[in-house]
Amino acid sequence: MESKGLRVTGPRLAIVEAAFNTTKHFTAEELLDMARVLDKSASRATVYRTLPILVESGLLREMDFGKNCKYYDPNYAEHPNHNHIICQDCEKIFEFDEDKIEEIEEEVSRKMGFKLEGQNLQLRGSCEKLKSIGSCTHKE
Amino acid sequence: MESKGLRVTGPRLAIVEAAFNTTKHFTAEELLDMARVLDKSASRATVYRTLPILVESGLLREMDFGKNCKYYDPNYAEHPNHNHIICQDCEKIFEFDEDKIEEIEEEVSRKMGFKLEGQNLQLRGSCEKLKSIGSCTHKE
DNA sequence: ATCAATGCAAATAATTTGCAAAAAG
DNA sequence: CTTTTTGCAAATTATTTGCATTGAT
Repeated sequence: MESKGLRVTGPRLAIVEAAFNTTKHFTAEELLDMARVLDKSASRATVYRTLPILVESGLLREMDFGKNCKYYDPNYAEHPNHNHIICQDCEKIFEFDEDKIEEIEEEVSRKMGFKLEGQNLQLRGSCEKLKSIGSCTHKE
Repeated sequence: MESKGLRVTGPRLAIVEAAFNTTKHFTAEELLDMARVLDKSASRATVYRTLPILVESGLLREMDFGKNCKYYDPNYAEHPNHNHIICQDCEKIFEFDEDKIEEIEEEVSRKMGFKLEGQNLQLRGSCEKLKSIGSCTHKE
């Protein structure tokens, strides 16, 4: 995996393992904390230097949720076309797959003279349960 | 429009007019330059203070295109549900409307216990013309 | 031994904020 | 006149980078 001319080092291993020990989205800072549990010496700089490697190799997806920092999604390799819906009541983010959307995306792209290479769909919703029973059951 | 307790000032007028003189997406810095054509005295701080007002009133949409700074889309009021496709060859961004996608989004949201409040779809495509005739006709 | 990878701290870039001065109502 | 808004410059936040040192091969 790292055998593309890249050396296997302690900090790198810790960062990669930390990234895939979770199924949740995380920030660079959160990844640093998780990696440091595995290797005390891992530094912020190495996290920031390792993240683009994982993104470019398709193992991690860089996500923008309108916050001031970037998030990383480790579920991309297993579900390459999953999308996100964000609860505007509890801020929790859920993933879903929907083939019909992809078909339409393909069709639209073709009509506009493109071959579809990637997609990113984010929905924002208000919680129906919050409205009916007074509490957002999505909230953990 | 600004009559929600907000004072109509020279810099504000310049910034708002600059924002809607264009149909292109722009950054805060670009808006500053455009606004300064109309009012020399407009400052960066006022641009950054005015942008959230326009976003919250639904006149402008804040967009993330994976760059380090935010972009603003002035076409949102006319086409509230438009989506974007980005040419990965020339980086140009195109807008499109597609009702079928919205229907599916509504359906997915409902199934997951949400009322759809907003959506953001970005496609990335490679240019077919570039492949067939050797130049990307999308490029201006 | 060699050269890539590291940690640190300083640099950068976008955005935000404190504050005294200016302008709107 | 009172209160909001302003421009400026300093502060903040996430991220990147230079460099001497460490560690993998």
